[in-house]
Amino acid sequence: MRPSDLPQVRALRLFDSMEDESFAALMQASYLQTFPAQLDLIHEGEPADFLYVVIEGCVELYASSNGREATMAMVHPVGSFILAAVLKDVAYLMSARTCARSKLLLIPAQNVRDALGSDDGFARAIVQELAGCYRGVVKEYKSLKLRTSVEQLANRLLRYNKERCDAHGAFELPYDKKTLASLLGMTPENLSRSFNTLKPYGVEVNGAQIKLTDVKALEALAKPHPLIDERGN
Amino acid sequence: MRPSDLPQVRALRLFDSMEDESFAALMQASYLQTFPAQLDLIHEGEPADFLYVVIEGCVELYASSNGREATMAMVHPVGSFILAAVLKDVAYLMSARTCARSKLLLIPAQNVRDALGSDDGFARAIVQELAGCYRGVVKEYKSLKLRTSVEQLANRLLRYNKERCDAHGAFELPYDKKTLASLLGMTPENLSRSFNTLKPYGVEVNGAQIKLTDVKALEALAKPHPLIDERGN
DNA sequence: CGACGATTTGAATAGGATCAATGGGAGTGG
DNA sequence: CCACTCCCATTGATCCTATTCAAATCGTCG
Repeated sequence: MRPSDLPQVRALRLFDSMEDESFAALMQASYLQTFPAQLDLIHEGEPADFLYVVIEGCVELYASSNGREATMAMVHPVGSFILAAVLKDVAYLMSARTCARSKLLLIPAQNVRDALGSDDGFARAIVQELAGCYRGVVKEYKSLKLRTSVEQLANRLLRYNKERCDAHGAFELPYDKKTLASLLGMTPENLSRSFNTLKPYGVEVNGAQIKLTDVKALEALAKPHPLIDERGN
Repeated sequence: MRPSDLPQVRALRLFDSMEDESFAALMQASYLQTFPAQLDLIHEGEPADFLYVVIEGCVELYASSNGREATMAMVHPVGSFILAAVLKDVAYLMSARTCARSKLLLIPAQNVRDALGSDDGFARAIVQELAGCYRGVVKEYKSLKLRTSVEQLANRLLRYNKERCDAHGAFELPYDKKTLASLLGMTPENLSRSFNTLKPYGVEVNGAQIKLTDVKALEALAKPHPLIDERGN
């Protein structure tokens, strides 16, 4: 990787408490590479050769079984994926593809494990990252088990509205509706119908542009819960 | 806790690579305690005061939202729960209750975090445990998203059959059917119907006693997948 | 302009949930 | 030892949600 890329990587939470020496060793073995959209990166069942870090762009994690496919998560900058498989030196549980042109950092798995053993600051950061990933999945799992499709969509819209709301009080869906549907555990047709169901609650849809004109009403329906919907912690 | 309990705790994977000194410090602050069945241990949203380790018995992790409740996981000896919340020093995402008389080890959260920083062997064990928990949830999440109720039940029965099959080629359900239903993401009524659906595939049910008389046929229906159904790794 | 993919809409179906009622032990008290 | 009770499990009937299949529409890109 190019020396000019180092500072931005160094600043990532995963690496900022690392010792200079071990960071240098890790980076010397790594690749910072830009991939086009819709490129398959890894496939479930393969041995975990690299730890991936999304620097720019977006990566979709998905899983398949028996002819069906489901989106498991979307990874944005700055997030890692398949950390657990790398640490345990076992096969990936999920597949990954880029959903946009993306700059990714690929760190050889063995080097990650070496650094984990030799650098306490890195070990602590790994633990925090892993614990964060774990809690993220638990939240998704809770949401899927405890909510109907419409409730899931409503809560997701409220979340995006908080995170992305622009000057006009509107926001743009971060993924196409097909992907969003899969992420929420429903079919595209059903997502479309769910949007219609939410129209009386002040959800205005124009393509990917969404405007919430009655957040109170939508919240009354969605009943957002901090232990499911709040990111971080 | 009693000195006589120490060896069995020391033998747990989570502690066996720990230094004597830090293990002693951790245990000196901990409690090994037996709880009756059906006792509420923790509730989601509470701050993470203790790390729990199940030594004997069984603990149900569940979550609630908006009047609904769902079983998230069952923890058996020797497994920990709510490790991530302890490490991040944030609120529990799940509630826990004993489902049988259970012997639990309670380790104060602050001591766990201290030991994590001061004992490399413990840090490595924590990382492995956490990574294992993470992959466990991902598998459950995959199963829920990719399979119908009947398929989930079929795969679960195949798993129990491998793990618990006795001399007569039968096994006993590890939990009552109500709990099993919630764990599989369905209602008790639906579980009952799913068992009926599986009768033509050689699933004989007598109360909690299950006998699989045609594993091939059941596997053909269930299509078990190592990246979902195999425990460990 | 034409083609393709994404989205929406409609109709029919299937899968699961809910409500209600019945059977079946396990435990309790007589 | 036997009734009684309670809770779990099963069954039936109905309702609701979501999936599937089909077709129309929209928008974008050559």
